[in-house]
Amino acid sequence: MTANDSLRRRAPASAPAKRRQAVSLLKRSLILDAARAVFESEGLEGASLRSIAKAAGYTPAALYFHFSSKEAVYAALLAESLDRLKAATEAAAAGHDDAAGAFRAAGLAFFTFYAENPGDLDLGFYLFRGGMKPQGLGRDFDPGLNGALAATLAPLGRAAGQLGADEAAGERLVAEFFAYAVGVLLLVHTRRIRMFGQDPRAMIERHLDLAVSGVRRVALG
Amino acid sequence: MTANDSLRRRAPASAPAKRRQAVSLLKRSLILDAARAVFESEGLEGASLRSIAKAAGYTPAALYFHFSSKEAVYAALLAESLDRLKAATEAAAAGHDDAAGAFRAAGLAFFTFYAENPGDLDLGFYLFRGGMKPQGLGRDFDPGLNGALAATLAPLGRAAGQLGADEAAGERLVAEFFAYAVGVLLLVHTRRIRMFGQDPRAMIERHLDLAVSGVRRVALG
Amino acid sequence: MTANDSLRRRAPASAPAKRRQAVSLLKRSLILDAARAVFESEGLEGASLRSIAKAAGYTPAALYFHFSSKEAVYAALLAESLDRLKAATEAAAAGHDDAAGAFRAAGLAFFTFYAENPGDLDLGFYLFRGGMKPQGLGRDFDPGLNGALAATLAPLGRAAGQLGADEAAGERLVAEFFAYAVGVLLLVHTRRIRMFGQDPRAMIERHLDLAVSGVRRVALG
Amino acid sequence: MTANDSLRRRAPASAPAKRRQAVSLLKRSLILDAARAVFESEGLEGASLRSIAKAAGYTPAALYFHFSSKEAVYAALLAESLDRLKAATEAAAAGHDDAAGAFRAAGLAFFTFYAENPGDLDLGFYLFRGGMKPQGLGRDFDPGLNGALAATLAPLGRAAGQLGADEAAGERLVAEFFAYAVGVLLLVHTRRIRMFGQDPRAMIERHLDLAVSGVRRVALG
DNA sequence: TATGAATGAGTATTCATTCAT
DNA sequence: TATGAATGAATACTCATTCAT
Repeated sequence: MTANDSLRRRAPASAPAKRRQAVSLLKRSLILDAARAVFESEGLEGASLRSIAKAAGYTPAALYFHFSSKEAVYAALLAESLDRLKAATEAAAAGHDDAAGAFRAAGLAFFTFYAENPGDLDLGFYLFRGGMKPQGLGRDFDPGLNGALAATLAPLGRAAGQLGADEAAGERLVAEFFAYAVGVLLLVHTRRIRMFGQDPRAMIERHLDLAVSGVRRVALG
Repeated sequence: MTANDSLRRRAPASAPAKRRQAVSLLKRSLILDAARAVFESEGLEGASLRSIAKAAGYTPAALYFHFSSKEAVYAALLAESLDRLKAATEAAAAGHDDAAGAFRAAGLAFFTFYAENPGDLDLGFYLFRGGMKPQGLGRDFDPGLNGALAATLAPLGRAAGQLGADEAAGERLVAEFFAYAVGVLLLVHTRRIRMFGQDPRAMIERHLDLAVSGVRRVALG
Repeated sequence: MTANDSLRRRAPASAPAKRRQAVSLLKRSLILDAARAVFESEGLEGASLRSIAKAAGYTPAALYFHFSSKEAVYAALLAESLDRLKAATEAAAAGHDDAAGAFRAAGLAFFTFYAENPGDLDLGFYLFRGGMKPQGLGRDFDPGLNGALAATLAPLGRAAGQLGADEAAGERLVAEFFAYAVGVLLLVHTRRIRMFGQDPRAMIERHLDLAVSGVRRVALG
Repeated sequence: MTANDSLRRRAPASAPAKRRQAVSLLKRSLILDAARAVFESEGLEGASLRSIAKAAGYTPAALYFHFSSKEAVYAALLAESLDRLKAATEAAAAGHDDAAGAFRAAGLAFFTFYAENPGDLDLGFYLFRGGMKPQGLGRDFDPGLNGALAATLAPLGRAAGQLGADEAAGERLVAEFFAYAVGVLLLVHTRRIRMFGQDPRAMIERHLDLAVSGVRRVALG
């Protein structure tokens, strides 16, 4: 495990060491960019280590200096994707004073992120299922990914609380939204949405509205 | 393309021809049985043509007399899976006089079918996305599969109509249920449901109840 | 395990089936010839599946129809080598009426076989040690190989018996000869024999003479 | 070739140069210690440059400052192993006043050394055959290793002389012992000794006894 | 002296598919 | 209808070695 799989904070580093680390980090992220591109264009199956390496201008072997395995590349990709998603939902929620607005904005941001970045959706599906077998990367990355996913939805949970939902109700609301959003995104992604003649964004908005008014009804008694 | 991919109706056949066709059909279905077993036990990744062939007691090459490709086997499997699912939702709906009961029962049957047969879920996800790239088998099988999927949900649509929903509202209700059910099933299948501490069946039932009462509220004005 | 790893005797075969089996056997042996050639010229390390396949005029994948793994090729090679060796020692012993002559002739034949076929020696060393770690092929082939090796030395044991050695003494004599012969062959093979300025064949003959006279002394009391 | 493959004696060195050389020597020996450990625990196959480097707390690249190649590491290891072996046989012989005792003790020490340090045996086999192809490291290391090996057996030769053997007989005795010991060790190492139901140490002792009494018989006329 | 990054060649094995028989 | 043999492309990963820094 000589690869940079996790970004290590070490003792205070000398200047050239710092520079080297910065370069290393940059290369890592260039590789991840290439991987994302391959993922987007070739899909899951085509995203082999070889093709990622080639896209990044590397020999396959060279990737192993930056990531300890193919799965590690995927995991890093997903982690970074979830970071961006979290930033998106947080930013959306932060733009609203009222809890209802924040809830709706965060939910919509979640949906929009994946609707506009289908590669990230693919990636998430892949890693969160591990080839559809219920495992997800052999438990090493799993807890971290779960946490990152949860962080992504945190703004929704907070807004639910501000709307008056208790802990349990808040969790349920978030779970409901997540399941629904995932389902709609799947429909969009596979173009099955056509079968039903629905506008996915409207579906999501409607769900969010109902959720907000549901909470209010309960909260007001 | 000598394979029986679709069951061709030809001009009136002689008796021995009929017998031969019947035998052929039987073999096809035996292969599909084997494939289903492999799918259930090995998952998507393990379900190679080789392993299906072995499970069916055939050489890989032999399968090409019955199906034109590996994907064709999958497609046949999915078609048959959707048939069983349709039977399940229809039967569930048929057990209820009232539209609300029928709606709920059909929805629950849909969910239960996939919850209890994760192999079928895998298969559906795989084929309805074609490796997550939006194609689904190169358009050959697609329309048929779409139709079969729709048939699966038809009882829900009919019940919605009986509940007073107009055509558009009915379609929307079905789409909403489908998206939600798919999302919940994905959560269950990937064990992410744990993250949220929810009972998936309760989630589905709650959704169905809300849908029914929503329609009623609108229908009653 | 669809490969012909062991030569199966089945129910009486039809004529074309027989022909096919014969062809298959021939191809197997051609592959083994190629493997032996590679072994001889490239040594242990160079005898990869790829190079064997290339030498045999095959794709690597094609070999898997004839042998289930690289190790299986090696094992077949060794088995066949031991067969030839056994034939050699048996023939040598059969050429002598007297037990002493048979003992010496069989021992010398053993030595000569390996002295003249260093590739077989390599192979034996490789497989009987499994990369020098004490295993030898994961126990699957091991018992069979042990038996084949023992068969190779059987003429020596029989002759020892005729010379008057009891069971235990006979076994010891065979073990001593085998160890010594292996040691001398190793010296020859690695050219270390030069260090000692000895003629290997004379070393072996001397050992055999001493063994015979030793048995006699004991037997005569 | 900047590496310290052989310990070069140069023109009289300055004090700091001496210090540097001492440090270098120490590092070399630390690396060899690590290599020996890897060899013992992982065997030949596992003893890659990478794993040796890791065990020594170095990058693979760093080893090239101390050794010019992987084979050079092996060679150094073997040289040092032979030194230890020589010390063992010399010490054993030194413990006996009588030639017969010295001969037996040295021989037994030789056997015991390898029986108890299978890693050293592995190494010896590997380097003395160069992948079983008759070369042994491309002649660079060879003469030195031959000498070191001979030194290892020198106590036996001296004792043979004291027993009355002439030069030629002494050499023959040593060669015979060496071959036999190597053979027995190979049997032990590969666990083939089981096939013959013999105790290896007893085999060696018997051989030594016979050798001693053989010399005496001849010497006494 | 040491590192991190990189290479190029190599490993055994699997895959869906084709084709002569 | 079925087989056995074959292909060519692919898979992730390891190796000893080199080189700029």
